Amino acid sequence: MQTRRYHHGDLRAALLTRAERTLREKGPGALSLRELARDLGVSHAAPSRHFKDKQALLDALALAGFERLDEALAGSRAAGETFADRLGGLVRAYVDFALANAELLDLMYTVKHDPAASEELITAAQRLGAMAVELVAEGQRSGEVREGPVDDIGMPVFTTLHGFASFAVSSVLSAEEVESGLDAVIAYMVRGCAPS
Amino acid sequence: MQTRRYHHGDLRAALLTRAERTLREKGPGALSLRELARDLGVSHAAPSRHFKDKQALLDALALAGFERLDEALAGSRAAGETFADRLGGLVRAYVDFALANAELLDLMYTVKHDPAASEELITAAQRLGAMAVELVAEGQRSGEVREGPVDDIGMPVFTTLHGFASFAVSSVLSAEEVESGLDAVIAYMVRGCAPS
DNA sequence: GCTTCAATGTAGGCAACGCCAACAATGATG
DNA sequence: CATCATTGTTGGCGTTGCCTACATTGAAGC
Repeated sequence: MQTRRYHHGDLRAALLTRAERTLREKGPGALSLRELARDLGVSHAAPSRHFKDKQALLDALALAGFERLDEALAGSRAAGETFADRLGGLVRAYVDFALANAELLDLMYTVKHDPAASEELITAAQRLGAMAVELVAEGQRSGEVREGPVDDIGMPVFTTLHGFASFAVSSVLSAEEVESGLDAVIAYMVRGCAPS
Repeated sequence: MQTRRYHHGDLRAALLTRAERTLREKGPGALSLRELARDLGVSHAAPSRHFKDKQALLDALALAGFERLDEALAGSRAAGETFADRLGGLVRAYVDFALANAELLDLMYTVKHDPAASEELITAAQRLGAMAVELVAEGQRSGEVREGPVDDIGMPVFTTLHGFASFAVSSVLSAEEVESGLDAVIAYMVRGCAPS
């Protein structure tokens, strides 16, 4: 039985996967590089070969979160006929991701990242914002959204989207309030976009 | 010279003050109970008389943050003639607080609080939300805001408010984008509230 | 096929931390 | 003035993040 090779194979990916699981199950405070190493059956210093820092691992985790969220939102965007439907789909996808990955979303938007990694993370977040902006631009072309600088509408829309998800994650809104408030938020967003 | 008494006087408050300063200056990761104690010239176990946990101190810090934000928002609410003006004032006050207390705001809405303290914190956050709702209710009475369940309008408004501040804090929006985007966000919020 | 060498994992150690238990000083209450 | 809960101190334990020195591996060049 070859239970353990000297080289793990893909320790970096294994660390990220396991870290996300620990994050989800035991919270961000319980994340320890040494415990991660123990769980994966490697020595306590092995993780340092792949992440120079604990913070570097957190940054990588956050970045992976943005990529997953990006996919989830891109997938949702195709569906829907009207602008309102498509916007609704976007909101639901974002909120679903938030509820399913609360601690991760918290990590993604947290303030304490390395300045170096921060740049990447900010870019990733802005890519999300760009999706909202593009949706708004489509709406403008089809006449369902008022004229004007697209950022002046897209940015507030993205802002509302994120704020709602953030409240859902931090329990400011209960699960029922999230469910029942979704339609109100979407309606409000549509009004904020509508032509006068 | 009576440089040091055995009893500090108000160690609890001193810990909170100093902790907030450290949070602001060196980030949340640098917050250590032992260092706090050293800074205040007190033994490393003294803080435990006032906060059973490191988390308990963080919770208290967050709660104090909500109280300060509450005051700031309440103070801003008087000013302004029209609904749009008053809403604008609220948004600016929230954003100003966010920019001046980025790490603290992050802490306030973070997910990892004690369930016990969480309840208090959630209540505090909802008190903020109630202010937005009340503003909307006033707007309804004066006819500047559309009819309908006040929560269906107030909650989205508060959501946008928080989302914008959150983006400002996490650098998704640069300082310039925040400044230049403020008016667009306010205009969008007003449209979302306006009667049809 | 051997050597070389960068990549990857290991072993040990250090200082700092959070937390705990046992003890000491203080000041309010009787 | 005695009592005693409150508040602070001392010392210690286990864990952590990080560092340095060393070991194993697999791939590249001869």
